Amino acid sequence: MAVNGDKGDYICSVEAAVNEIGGKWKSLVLCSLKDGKLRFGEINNKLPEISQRMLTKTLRELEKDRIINRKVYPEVPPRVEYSLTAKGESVLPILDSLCDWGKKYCEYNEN
Amino acid sequence: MAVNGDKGDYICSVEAAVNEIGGKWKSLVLCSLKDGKLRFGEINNKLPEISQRMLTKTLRELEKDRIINRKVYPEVPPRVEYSLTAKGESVLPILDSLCDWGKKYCEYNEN
DNA sequence: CGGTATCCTCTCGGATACTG
DNA sequence: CAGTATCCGAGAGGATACCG
Repeated sequence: MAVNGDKGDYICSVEAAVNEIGGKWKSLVLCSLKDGKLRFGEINNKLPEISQRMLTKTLRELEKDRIINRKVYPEVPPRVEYSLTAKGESVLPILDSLCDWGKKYCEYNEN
Repeated sequence: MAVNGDKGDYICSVEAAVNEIGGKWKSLVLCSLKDGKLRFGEINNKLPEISQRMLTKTLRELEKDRIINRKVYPEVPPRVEYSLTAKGESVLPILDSLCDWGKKYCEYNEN
């Protein structure tokens, strides 16, 4: 989509990956699910800065791309659990690399 | 910044990394520089879809975070060369992983 | 509890024109 | 050549209220 020619495939694949797991919240939501399934509210607790609206939207997009599973339990009050699919598990090494890189090269302490 | 407690460092580091190399264009610009220094126009040729405005902005941000170097030659017409710093080189393995992941899991061919 | 719906603001990002 | 400047629309994303 972005470019043709010799190095095009490389760039296109990176672009495709960024489309699916890039953006402000997707990687963080995936991080929060790395240790197992979580309920909507539990994800929100791990990511207090995300709004309900954006969390819903992010989860829907990840679900659409089959990176996470959404399981609804027909109970009252309702219970919904999110978990990584195999595809989702496969991004964890990339998130680990990002974490290591961030720790080593970024200053993100209070300014 | 995002969260406190046990897993907070992990998420914060990922967040910091995404802030520096995330977004629509940064990873693609870094990809284009992976084989060595390029001029402004050469990067634009490799990424025909990026506008001059966004390329300039992206390059400035990467420069600010010391991920790329900007070298200006005092010539007419002007010549400016961009290259990866050591920090920038250190993200290439992550981009490789992203590329592999995208190739394996994403469909980005013409829909 | 796990969402929608609505409103609002702000940034992203494209298009175009201009410049040293 | 390598940008700036300006304008504009679309979407990101927050705040709040409401719902089954």
